[in-house]
Amino acid sequence: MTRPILWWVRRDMRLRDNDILTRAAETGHPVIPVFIRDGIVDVTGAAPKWRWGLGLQAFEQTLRARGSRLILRSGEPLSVLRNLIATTGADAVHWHRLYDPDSITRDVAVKAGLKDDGCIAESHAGHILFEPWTVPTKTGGFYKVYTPMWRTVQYRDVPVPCSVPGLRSPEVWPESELFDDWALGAAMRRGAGVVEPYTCVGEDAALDRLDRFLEENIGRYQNKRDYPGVGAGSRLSENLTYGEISSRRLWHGGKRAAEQGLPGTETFIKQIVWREFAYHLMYHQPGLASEPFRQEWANFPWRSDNADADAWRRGMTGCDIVDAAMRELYVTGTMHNRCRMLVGSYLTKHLLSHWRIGLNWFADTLIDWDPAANAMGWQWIAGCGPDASPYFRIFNPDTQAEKFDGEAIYRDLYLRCGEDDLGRTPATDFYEAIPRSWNMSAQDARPTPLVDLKEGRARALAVYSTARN
DNA sequence: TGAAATGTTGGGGCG
DNA sequence: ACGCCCCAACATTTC
Repeated sequence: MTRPILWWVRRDMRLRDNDILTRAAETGHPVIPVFIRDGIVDVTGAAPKWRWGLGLQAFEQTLRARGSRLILRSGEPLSVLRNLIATTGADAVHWHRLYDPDSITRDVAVKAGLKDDGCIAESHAGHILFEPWTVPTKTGGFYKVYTPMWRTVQYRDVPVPCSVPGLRSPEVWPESELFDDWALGAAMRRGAGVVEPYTCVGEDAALDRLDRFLEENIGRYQNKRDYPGVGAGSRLSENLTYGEISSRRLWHGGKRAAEQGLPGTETFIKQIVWREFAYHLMYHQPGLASEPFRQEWANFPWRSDNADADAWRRGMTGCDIVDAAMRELYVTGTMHNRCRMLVGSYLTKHLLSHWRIGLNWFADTLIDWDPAANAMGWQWIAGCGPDASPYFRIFNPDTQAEKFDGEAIYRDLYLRCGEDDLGRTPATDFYEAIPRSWNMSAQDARPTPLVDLKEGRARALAVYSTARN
């Protein structure tokens, strides 16, 4: 009997385009998929942790339908894996690489420990398109500006996604903890039931989502994706972050659409490469989520957490599109990409509050939270990041709303419980989702604006000017 | 993947 | 016909 291998499942809850499973099928090894609830899972924000749990449940079903299982264990990964190796007779552990500093630290230690034991421990590419060390600049560094990186990788070959391999089961399954005991959604202060209708969970659902996007929406992606009232986005970030679909599949989906002559495909692929850019930055600059990327911003006098920032979190700034976006976030667990920029600009410029306040709120509330993309995005909008907009590039939210939500469809949807383009209204959800003390029902008067947009802009520029000198 | 201020140009109304 | 002013439209600069 061939000894089984352990597949340490993390952000790769899929069977397709899975190098670990493909290889196991080729070599005939039984596979034991195991998910470990460790410190990194525990400190994950409320919404992403809850969503991770939904993904785990769905993935467990997928595996069972193929005669396999998902073994759940809690604890320190190295001891958990050692224990499983001892009880299953496995002689190898495989996982897909992650690139945030905490995961790297953990994985390096696990690999060293397993190798000390004489066990095979292998990490594999799969979460991103290009390994961060394979895209150097001419001078051997890493790209700090998006466009040159895009030009470098634009025509590179990306492995074609492989289909579902056969899955061999071990003779005996190790014991598993019970998912319900984990309570991964316990920290969701808003009812999980509020956000759940907006989720799209699991590998099959993600593939459907991609197919639908490629068939119906990619043609208008380039022109419509900036309009938050128009559902022209792919919404695949939610699945991508948990690996329910691979970035390779998105890449090739886009390339195929391009071959069919559909417009807008490059814009779509470029978005995938933005994610890639973020991962490379975080790999090469592990402090991306905590320290300003550019040293000269180290002493910028951002305000620490404050009442204005709290109003921002609650969608009570008095600025319509900002509040609409913050409510969208709270109720649906996602936010339109352009609005992420708008609320980020508003928090860091008009409210002069630290970008980490925003970073942390997003990390706690987004179901598509991604450690690298979130960190890069916040540094970008705050002005202290790589390839950043200069600090003085301050969005005027009203102008932006006029430009990208001219009919106020988006603002009406989330502020006044209007209807979206399918005639759905989130009114009921609001009552359930938003604490009454937040005074955010449709009947409540809009709050007085925290700052006059013109004054806020002037104030931000003044602080910037002082800090620079 | 800004916004606002400032500068330039050119057409039309009008004395 | 001409110069002047106004001002929209566009371009450039500055923050």
